Amino acid sequence: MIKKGTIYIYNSLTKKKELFNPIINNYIGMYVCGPTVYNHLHLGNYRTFIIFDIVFRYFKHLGYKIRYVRNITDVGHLENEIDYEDKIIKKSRKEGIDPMEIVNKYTISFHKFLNILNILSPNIEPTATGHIIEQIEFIKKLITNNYAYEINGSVYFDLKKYIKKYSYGILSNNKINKLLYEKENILNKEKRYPYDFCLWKKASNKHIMKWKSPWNYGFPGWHTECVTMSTKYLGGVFDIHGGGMDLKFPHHECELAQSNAFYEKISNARYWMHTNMLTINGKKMSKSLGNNLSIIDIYNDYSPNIFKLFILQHHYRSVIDFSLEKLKETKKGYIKIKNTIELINNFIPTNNKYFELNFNVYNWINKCYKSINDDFNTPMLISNIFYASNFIKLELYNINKVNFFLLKKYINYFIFDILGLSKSELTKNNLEYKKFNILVKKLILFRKEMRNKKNWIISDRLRKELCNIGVIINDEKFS
RNA sequence: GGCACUGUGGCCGAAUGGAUAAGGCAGAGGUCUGCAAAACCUUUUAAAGCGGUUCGAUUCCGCUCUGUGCCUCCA
Repeated sequence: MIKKGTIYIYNSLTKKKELFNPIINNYIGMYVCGPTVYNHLHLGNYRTFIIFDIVFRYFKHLGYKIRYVRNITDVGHLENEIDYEDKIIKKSRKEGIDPMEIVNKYTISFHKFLNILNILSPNIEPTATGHIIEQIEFIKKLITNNYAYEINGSVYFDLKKYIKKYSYGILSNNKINKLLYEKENILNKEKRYPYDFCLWKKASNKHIMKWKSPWNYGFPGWHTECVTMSTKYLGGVFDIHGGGMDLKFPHHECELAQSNAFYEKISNARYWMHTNMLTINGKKMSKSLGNNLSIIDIYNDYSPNIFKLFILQHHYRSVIDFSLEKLKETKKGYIKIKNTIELINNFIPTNNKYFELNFNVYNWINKCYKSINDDFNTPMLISNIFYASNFIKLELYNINKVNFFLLKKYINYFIFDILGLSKSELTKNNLEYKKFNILVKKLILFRKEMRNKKNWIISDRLRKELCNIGVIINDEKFS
């Protein structure tokens, strides 16, 4: 019998793996912090979106109705707290185009690579600039509830007031009085308390991206955007809130604080999930350090499936140190999986008899579900796939029809539906590829003729040329 | 300085209070072979250090050492 089992999720809020139960039976609301679109995303950024794609896919596979909201930050993400320069405006000045052109350009780039990576679209992808009114209303309520104050046209969150009733820092375990604050002296003097964070910032005359508000012409703060949009589409309390580990503090703490202050009760997500960082040479991949690689940088040698497999061979809560060497190793494993899938999907079973095999299909399926149920343990699931792969190569002929179709169905579920590898990349059935294939086949046929005539010079030359365009010929035995 | 996390074979990486510690890559031997490669078969190697709890710890606890992330901004 197939047992899909129950899901356990590591909850950053409680620091424990917990049995996952949605608030409303069979319905799930999930919010994931999306990118600030002021540049091309790098491999580390995509790691997070690959992981939450798996979460999304898995819930869908299990038959849940899930609403997945992933925002796009197109305003309000400040470069630093000193001169209040918006990342997008800075980039627009650098490229000499309008801020909204920047936003458009990098949003298109983001979507293009998500598509290349075979990442499903979320159900709602709200933008910050599309929700200015909601953010203003949100801030107004925070002021009414006495958790925010206006000063000189800007609005700040009153953290001192907040910590009288709620605890701040429960996600990160930080205590605000123990934080390092070297820049305290140069911080703006408007705030009542250095740790108060900006909800609405008054724009200077030169500032391009600004909107009318009850306080002044200005723009919303980054932390307010996410909490407004998650609330709007998922409600005050929802199931899962995700994002990169680097957002845990202060971004998510600030979201949580605003939500509690807004509803005047403990609210926002019940389960918080944080994906760990991708490092390169032991240092976090980041735009500011300049050590970032994009999909384009690896695309020629390593397909998106290989990159995904590489990411998923590590647990999402562990740091991954990226290198091309390791990607090369993954590529070899990927070829194994690819061969297995081709073998099983093209195999026609004839065996009706039952043989005693040391591979039980039901046990294997249950083990796969158990792996993914355990806090989305994709390395374990992949390990099980390799295990099945070894069996398939050796004993596919001995398996009876019933078990064969079961195995075929589920290995396809796990590889394509759940792990989200691209089927078309594995099977390559598009028209252009078919044409290319015909040409290659003709060349291979010609080479075979040359081999039959023992013309090793031409046949070896052909093998080399074909290899140069990525067609690897593995000769059969010469007879 | 505070907080969080990490240390498993040659490399990458899981699980686990007790019997053989997944899986991938690499290495070794073999099958096959015009050559090369691939594929396939077989196979070697592991728990930072010290102490504690326990009948028993890689797993739990403490300390030391190591590395990383966060405390401007970052998925």
